[in-house]
Amino acid sequence: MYLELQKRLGERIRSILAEKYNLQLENIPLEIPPDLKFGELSTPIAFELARKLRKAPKIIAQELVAALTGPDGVPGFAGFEVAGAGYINARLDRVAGAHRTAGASDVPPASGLHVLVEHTSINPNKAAHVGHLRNAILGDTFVRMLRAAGQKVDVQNYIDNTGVQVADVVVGFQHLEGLSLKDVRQLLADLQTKGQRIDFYCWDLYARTSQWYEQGSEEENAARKKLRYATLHELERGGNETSEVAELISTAVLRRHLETMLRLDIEYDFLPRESEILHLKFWEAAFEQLKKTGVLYFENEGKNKGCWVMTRPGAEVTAGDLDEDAKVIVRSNGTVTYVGKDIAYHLWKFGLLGKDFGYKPFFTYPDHECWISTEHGEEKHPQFGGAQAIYNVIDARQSDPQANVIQALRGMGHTDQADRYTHFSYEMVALTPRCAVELGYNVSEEDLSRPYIEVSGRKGFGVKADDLIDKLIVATRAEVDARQTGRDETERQRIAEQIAIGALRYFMLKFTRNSVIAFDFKDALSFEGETGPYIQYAVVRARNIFRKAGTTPDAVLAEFAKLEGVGTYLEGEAAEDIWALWLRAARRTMVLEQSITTSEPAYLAKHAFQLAQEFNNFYHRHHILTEEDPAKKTFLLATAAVALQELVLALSWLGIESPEAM
RNA sequence: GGGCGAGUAGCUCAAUUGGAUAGAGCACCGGCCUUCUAAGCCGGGGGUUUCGGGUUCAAGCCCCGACUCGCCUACCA
Repeated sequence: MYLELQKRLGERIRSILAEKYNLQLENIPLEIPPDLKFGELSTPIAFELARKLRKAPKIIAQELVAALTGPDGVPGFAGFEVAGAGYINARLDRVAGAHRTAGASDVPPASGLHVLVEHTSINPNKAAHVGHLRNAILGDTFVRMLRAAGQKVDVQNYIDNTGVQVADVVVGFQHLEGLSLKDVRQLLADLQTKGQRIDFYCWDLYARTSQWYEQGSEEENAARKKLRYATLHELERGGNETSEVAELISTAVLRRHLETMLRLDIEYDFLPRESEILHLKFWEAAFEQLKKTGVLYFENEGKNKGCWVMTRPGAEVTAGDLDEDAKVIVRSNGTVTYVGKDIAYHLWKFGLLGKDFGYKPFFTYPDHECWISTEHGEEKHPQFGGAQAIYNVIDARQSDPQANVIQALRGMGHTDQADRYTHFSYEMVALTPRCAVELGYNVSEEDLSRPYIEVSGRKGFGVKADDLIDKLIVATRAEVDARQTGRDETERQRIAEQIAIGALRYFMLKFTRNSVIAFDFKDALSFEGETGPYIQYAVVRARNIFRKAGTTPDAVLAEFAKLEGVGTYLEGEAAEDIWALWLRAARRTMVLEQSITTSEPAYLAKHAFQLAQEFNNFYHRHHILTEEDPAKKTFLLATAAVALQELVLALSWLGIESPEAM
């Protein structure tokens, strides 16, 4: 409702400005005033025009208000006034607004583009940790938001199965543990029967291997490093025992990652793997294009002599001068860097490479299949790639390489694609020193004085995702057991899981993207105040009202549509808090649009929380079931119905379920 | 050295991207369960938005300078 009225008012002011002052303005700033006493929408446009029109803001505002209040006014608005030194405040027709909010919803703002979102992308050599959770939850929430806005979205999870990280655990299996391919296969089967997690196993082995590289004498360490790179090259080449071990391990760990994410209701459509990017020669195709377009050039001198390099974004280089700072894409030994492979992959994403993956089914969800890349795939498969817009959910530390890929696309003349390439960047999740100590890690004196400590998979330092989820469920289960004595075991467990996931997802979403999360169990395990459970609790309370009243939100809203004299409940001093709740609910599409254009799910999370807050306030102030005036009771029920609807919807966009009870 | 981000209440974070009286949660103090569930509600204290200049009708936000912190910046991947 709000968004529609905002657009309508903007249009109207624009046309008045064109007519009256012959001014063409792109955007009319319209905002929601800090207090309802200033109306429901306002604009400071008069201040902006004061200089241009050489008139006092107040005069301009008065003229605009006169034009707006004209013979027919503006549909949906009750009036306009000048306030302060020149604000124009608009007041809504509350009755019409309420009916609009209770009835049909706004048309979501879809761009109609085919969008590809990539998130999670955990190296398949260890368990997922809290940092990966932030990535996946941000990405999944953004996908839900895009889909809610009517967008067609493919979800990808990129798997670097031939990188040095996987090589390191393979070194661990083969050389630290002395396991053969057969042994590894047996180990996987044993873990399976014992119900143990292979990703947890690898977590420790990876940390041990990383240490091992530095533990020996100088000669030993050199030999170990050599072993590391020999292993890496075997992986890249493929078709040998070492690469088979890697394939086994990385696939098993990947499955575990998908299972972990499924606990949070996070699903994927396609898993492109680096092994196919290598074996299907994506890079070779990209290399030709990069040379042809002059994005890459061969360096004949300086420290990068013998390499194919690329000018960095924003670098000012005069032609012919030596650019020592250039980014190396192909090393002097002929091997390609990670950025090079990434450029090839992104050309594929936009359908510009002229090559495609093979596809085979990999993981089955209740309502769809997740596919994985392979060299020779199935004949019949869905289409991936060839997107018009992409979002890469990758932490802020990778903004440099991401900028390089965009720069390459731009340099190749794919400017539209470069413009629709969004690095959905976010800050890392770190641990508070207290949390690190709590987990039993050795924390240096220096680290103890810092506000947070970066997690490190290499050191095995961090909080594993499954451990955190387990811990959350234990905590919520204790609460549910105490409160829901009448419910059976399975039901209580189900509710506990819903609340635990709600707490976790909200926790990861309530921070804006560029704030570092200093993780602490105390905060993450909190279910009070600004948390997911707080919002879920508001939903449960609203549902209880309808259950006890023996009616449904839909029935109430149908009755409300016919109700006369709604104005008496919406106008006046006493009605302000109720009207504020209706207005908050009416902001849904506005918030969705804002969250999408800014790539900031935190806005939506905040919105859901504020809505819950206002509902709780309303809940305490107005006792519905004991209301004696039937018309007022219908109105109050309708208020609860609207709040309930909006809360459930907003939560679903955040990937948070609304429990039946808690 | 260069690039990016950050510095706001005791703590953790917001602030509709330049708008009206800088807001939430936690913590602390005080009230409210015979009511539609207290995972809740109400009230209270707590701020020179790191510092110094500038731009303008208007600055937490933009510009300049200083200070502090984090990340990135290899022919490793």
